[in-house]
Amino acid sequence: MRTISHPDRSALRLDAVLAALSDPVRRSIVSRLAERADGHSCQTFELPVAKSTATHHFRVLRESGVIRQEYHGTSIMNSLRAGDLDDRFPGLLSAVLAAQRAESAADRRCDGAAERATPPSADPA
Amino acid sequence: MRTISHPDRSALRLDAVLAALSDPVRRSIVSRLAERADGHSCQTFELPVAKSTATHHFRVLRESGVIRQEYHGTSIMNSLRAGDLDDRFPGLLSAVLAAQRAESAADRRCDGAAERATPPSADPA
DNA sequence: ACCGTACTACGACGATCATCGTATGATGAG
DNA sequence: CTCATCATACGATGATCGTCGTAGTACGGT
Repeated sequence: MRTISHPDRSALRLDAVLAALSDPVRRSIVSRLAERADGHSCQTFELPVAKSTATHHFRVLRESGVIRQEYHGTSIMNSLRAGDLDDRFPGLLSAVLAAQRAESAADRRCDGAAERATPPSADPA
Repeated sequence: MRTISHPDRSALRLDAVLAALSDPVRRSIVSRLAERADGHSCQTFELPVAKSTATHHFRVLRESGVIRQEYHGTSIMNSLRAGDLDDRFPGLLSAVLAAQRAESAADRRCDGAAERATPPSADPA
């Protein structure tokens, strides 16, 4: 059985957590992990990067203590360490998740508005 | 009169804000700015980096929308854009600030405990 | 035993970042 | 006007990061 090492709850570093959450790909992973609490294999995330890059991002998230990874056969169950994070940094994770949702929504509105506002022949390039 | 450009409140990007806050030097600036609401010149921060590096950090904070900078004679008044940030990303700034305080406190406790636990002749080197 | 699947390890690459020293611009004081 | 002060601009440098492809490991199914 393969086991993976995780930082202890008390070893979580704000530096590492913020750095982990500052990447959009990783934030997208975290967002999707927050939507449904049960674990997900790395496969179920359709990320816009190569497989090895995805592995890298999952590792950064795990080593910073944001997610937990456990083997289930050949695949890995990923889950958010929401409790541990909220214990050490209360409100931080939920604030980031909320901000992420807010920004996505705003961007979608903005894109739509921009499209509607674009003159018929306009090509910004 | 020199003026400095700031991103509009609606132009704040979560990516940029989190990246700005993921650096310890910048987080230390933000923390001290949050303690006392009135503006401070860059000088009053005794940062462990060279002057040009400090300028760089202030710029990152300004361009990401975390702080506001305004000239007052030759010096610059720095202030936190707490309102704008809280409008776009509610609770994010305060969560980061609280986390920063919590971690600093925990680290101080930890260091003290480590020192007390160090054997009399121990020299880690 | 064999093969396919799920993920990792490793090395490489270009990009970005934090850092610095020095030179420069702007402002207020003498 | 001249000078000191505050901050910036401009390279330069070493470190880290995100990305990738390829090769490898572990596990389950046939």
